[in-house]
Formats: sequence, structure tokens, C-alpha cells
Amino acid sequence: MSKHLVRYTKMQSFTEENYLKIIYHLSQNNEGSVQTNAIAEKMQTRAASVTDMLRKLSEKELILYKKYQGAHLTPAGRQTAINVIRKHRLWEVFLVEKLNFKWDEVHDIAEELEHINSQELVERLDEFLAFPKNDPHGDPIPDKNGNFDFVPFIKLSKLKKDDRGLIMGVSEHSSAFLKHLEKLGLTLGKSLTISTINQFDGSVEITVEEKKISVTREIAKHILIRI
Amino acid sequence: MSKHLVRYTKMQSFTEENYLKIIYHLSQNNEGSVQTNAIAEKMQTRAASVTDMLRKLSEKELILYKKYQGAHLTPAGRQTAINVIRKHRLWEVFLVEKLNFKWDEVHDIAEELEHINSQELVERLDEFLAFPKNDPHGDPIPDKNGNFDFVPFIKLSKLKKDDRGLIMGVSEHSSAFLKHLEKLGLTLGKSLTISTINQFDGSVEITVEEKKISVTREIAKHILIRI
DNA sequence: TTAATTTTTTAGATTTGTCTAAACATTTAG
DNA sequence: CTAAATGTTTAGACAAATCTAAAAAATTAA
Ligand SMILES: [Mn+2]
Ligand SMILES: [Mn+2]
Ligand SMILES: [Mn+2]
Ligand SMILES: [Mn+2]
Repeated sequence: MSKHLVRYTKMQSFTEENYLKIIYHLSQNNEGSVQTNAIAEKMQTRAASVTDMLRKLSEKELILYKKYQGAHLTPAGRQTAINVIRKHRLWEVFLVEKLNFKWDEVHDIAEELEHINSQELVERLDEFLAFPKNDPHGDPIPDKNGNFDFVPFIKLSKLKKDDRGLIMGVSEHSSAFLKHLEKLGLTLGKSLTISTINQFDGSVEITVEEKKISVTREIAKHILIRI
Repeated sequence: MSKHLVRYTKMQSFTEENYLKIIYHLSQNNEGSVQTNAIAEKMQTRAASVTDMLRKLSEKELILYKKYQGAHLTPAGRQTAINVIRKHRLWEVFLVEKLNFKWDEVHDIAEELEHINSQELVERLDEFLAFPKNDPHGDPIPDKNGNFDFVPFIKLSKLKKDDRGLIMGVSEHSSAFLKHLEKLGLTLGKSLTISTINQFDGSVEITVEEKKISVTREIAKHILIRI
């Protein structure tokens, strides 16, 4: 770790925080231990670099790691990860609510802001934003103790004909995807009904605000619905 | 803005930005070229490290540097430095005005926030704050073109008996110093009159809001007055 | 259950920013 | 004007995070 970061009395470097965050997200999806290659892909780095970092995080007791066995977060590692995610999502709310950014413009900036190291800052930001429960993409914001409600979602691609529901989130945060949804009018809170499911390509026809819209299976997989 | 320009303007690391900022501040005080040891002291590092960095910044044409001759910012270097200072001061305003931090609590957090890399973010923050002209310590905030008014100040320690003036800034940003001023009631905008100058130790007795306050020379040197 | 494939780790280099110790240059004082 | 003091640079080393190439382990398929 560079002296520069140490001066800010950070326990973890930006890099370490990013690894912990990614391990957290991957362990949400897969429920098991997180593999080296999966981390490498998300971190846009090489497997060899991941192995080095896993050893280091294990040394610091932020993860459990055995050679060839993948990684698990320890309670300390999970706490750090959740705090980074809390900051990321609060900053995204700030950017959208206060600075009028669009939901597709905030992720990259929040990737930087999430590493700002001041607990006081986070708590005051939370208060300033009136303790939001969800970020602009529908993701839950952990409270200062790391707790948040898990609201069960169903992917749009899993719904059946005539099912109705509300758009509560997305599982893909790229600007291109979010811009596309916006263009289709598929924003958070919109209610929809499944009109047709095309058996050939899995695309779905849905009705939103009296209008019929066709959505490819690939896109439907990333739209999260509450019935 | 072209992608090319964006990448060119932020190819600086946090460390490089901090060096440029410090060189800028030191060249304001001394008007001449900035010496290696002066930079080393501000950066809390060793002269040898500074020499390495000066060579690197010179290579990147952000400073002019000749061995044993100290450093000068180039226009590109100055632009980067001023942009970092702009961000630092805007974030300080945000922290005080929006998140209710005290003026002695914001500097360290702003030292981190000043490196967040999004020109769009800075401009929107500026607008959100209603284009403030000064930060919580009275320092001027450069506009998006790097321009700001230079308001001439006199150090409190330079005033004569019966001189009157307004507290317009401070030249020391440590929490201890600012807390002390606050306790004495010496905050920005307060008007004062010099009652007595003690010839022995250079301390000054001033009248602020009908109250007599004694200020050591050391403190008076860091209080900036507009007459 | 052996062979092929995939995944992961090791070994050794590289880059960035730092350090100490020592050499060198410049400035100041006698 | 020389000598001492001060300021700066060089040489060589180190830690963090990364890389490539190659070896080793685990998984999958034949
Ligand atoms: Mn995001
Ligand atoms: Mn989000
Ligand atoms: Mn400051
Ligand atoms: Mn300030």
C-alpha cells in the first residue's frame, strides 16, 4: 500500500476494496465460494494478479482462502464490502437527486466516490438524502449497520402470460442498457402486463401505460419485477 | 468535450496532482521558482522523492525543471493545479453548506474529494452550490476557466493601531487553528479594530463586536484582513 | 481411468512512488 | 576567497499491484 493512502488512515486500499466488493457480489449470485477466474473477469485483470490479492486479503483476514478452493468473505471482509456498496449507492442517489444526473450516468462516478474515506461524511450524506432505501437502479442501500431488506424479485424473462408487476430494479448497470430502457419507457416503478411470450426467441411483448412494447429475452433477463 | 481531451487532462495520478497543487501554492507565496526542499516539506516526503517526481512532471511537460534550479508550472501544469484547487474548494463549500460540517472539519475530506475525476460532476456541483465565489476559509474558487478575482489581503499582524478591517480569510487550515479562531469568535466577515499592539511579543489586542480579544503574533499572521 | 481441457498457481519482471546513504552543487560566513 | 553549511541529486533498494509464460492441480470427457 502506498504511503499516500496510509495517510488517510485507510485500512484498505482502493484496490482491496474493489476486490472485496466484487467477491461480495459474486457470492450473492452463486452462493458458493468465489472462483479466481470470476474475480479476474470482473476486475478486468489476470488470474495471476487475483491469486496474489487473494493471498493478501486472506493474510489480512478479510477473506477465507485455500489454494484452488476459491474465496469466502469473513465477517470483517463482508462489513467492508457492504460499506463500500452503501457509499456507492448513496452517492448515486446524490448524483441523480441533487445534481440531476440521469440513472445511466452515475455508476462510473460512484465507482470513484465509493472509496472516499470518512464515516462521518457517509452518515451526513445519508441524512441529507433523507435516508433513501434504494439507489437509482432499485438496489437496496444498506443502513449504517450494514442491514437492508431483501425484497424478492423475479426476472421479467421468468414471467408468464398475463402476469402483472412493477419494475423494481435492473441487474445490469451499463449506460447503454439503461439508456435503452429509458427510451422504451421502462423506468423504475412502471407497472406492466405480459401480453405475449414468443416461444422462438424468448422475447416478450408487454403492455406499459397502454402501450405495447417488445423486449428481447436478453434485456428481459436484466429487468427485475415485483408482482 | 472530446474523449481525447478528457484523457489528456486526467492522465495524472493523485500523487502527481498533489505535487502540482503544492507547487502552485508555493509559487504563489514566493513568486520565484519552487525549491525541492519546500515541496518535500509540504508533501511530507524526502527531497530525493521530490527530485524523482520533478523529473517525471517535467517529462510530461507539466513543469519546467532544471537540476538545482527548482520548478515552475507550465500552462498545462497550472491548469491542472487550478482545477484540483477548484474541486477542493467546491467540495468544502458542499460539506459546510449542505452537510453542515464545521469549517475546521472539511479540509481532510476535501483532500480526497478533489481527486474525483469528472468534469461534468464539478460543473454540476458548482451549479448546485449556486456558483460560490469563496470557500469556507475565504479562499477564492476558480471558475471553470480557471479564473478568479484576486482580492488583496493584509495579514492581521501587519496592521497598525486603530486600523479597522474585515476578516476575509485564513492562511492556515489546520483544525486546531480554525477551532481556536471559532472559540475567539474570529470567523469570516467579522469586522475588527486594532486596540493595542504589544511591542514585546507582537501580540495584538483587537475589538470585535464590542469585545476585546488578545491574539498572539503567530495567530495574527494567519488571519487575512481586508480594510 | 486415462486423456484433454479448464482453472489456478508459481516464477520472474515491470511500474509507481517511496526510502536511505552518499555524492555533488550552491550558498553563506569568516 | 576558502570553508562550512545548506540544498539537491544520484545510486541502489523496497513494497504494492500488476503482467507474461509456464507449471501444476482440478475438472470433464472419452
Ligand atoms: Mn452503480
Ligand atoms: Mn446502482
Ligand atoms: Mn482545504
Ligand atoms: Mn479551504
